[in-house]
Amino acid sequence: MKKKNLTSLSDFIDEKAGLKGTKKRDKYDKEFEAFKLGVLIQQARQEKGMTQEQLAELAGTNKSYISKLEKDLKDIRFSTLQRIIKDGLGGQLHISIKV
Amino acid sequence: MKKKNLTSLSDFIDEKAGLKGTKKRDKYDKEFEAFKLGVLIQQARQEKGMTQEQLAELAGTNKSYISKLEKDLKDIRFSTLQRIIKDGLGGQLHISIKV
DNA sequence: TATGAAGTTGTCCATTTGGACTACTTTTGT
DNA sequence: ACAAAAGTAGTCCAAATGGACAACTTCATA
Repeated sequence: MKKKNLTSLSDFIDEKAGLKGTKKRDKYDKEFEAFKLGVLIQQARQEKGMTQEQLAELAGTNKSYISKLEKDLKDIRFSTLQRIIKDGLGGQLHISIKV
Repeated sequence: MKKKNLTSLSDFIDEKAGLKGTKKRDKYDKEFEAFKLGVLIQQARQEKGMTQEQLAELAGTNKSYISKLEKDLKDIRFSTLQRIIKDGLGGQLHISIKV
């Protein structure tokens, strides 16, 4: 039986994207992670006052890819992310794992 | 002219892998980053006292892939990394960008 | 409100990832 | 030293990434 009174964000997401473990929900979660990554890149780019085209040039790609990365992207290779941050933004990518 | 008395790690890497900007060196740098990632995963796995096979099972892959990830890997997708850490290790991947 | 800059969207396709499987080597425990 | 467990290495290939380009929309500023 369906809950009617949603009380939390996770309830809302369960409602909209399906429950955890389903294929639909996995896809949703994955895309949400990629989306957050895109936002990070966009913020860093804007802080540096660069256009997508300038960033693309330095990172060895093109502005359409940067646009997709910032708002559309499903997934990205580690090396591509690394290259955009290092060569493109002149920054550093920090990765850590918490267990 | 070639330096003979190497004083730093970066000199050593220049010597062994070629100078920055060359294609050979870029490949080296890329693989080194992936290698560091592999070490992170391996450490986390060992801390949890898991075998490659157990980790693989939970992460929805197989032990040969985990082995390659830990010692061999050239590149990895963000979603794959995420899945191995979250589903496999029950941990969290933290990403940040310093500019 | 017109013009150019910035950003978005779509398609094409060569290259790469990674899951599945098998066989082999190394390590561990008795 | 033997057997089992753990890890490494290789191949196959469906599916995904991402570079290139063109066409389109939105935004800024004069």
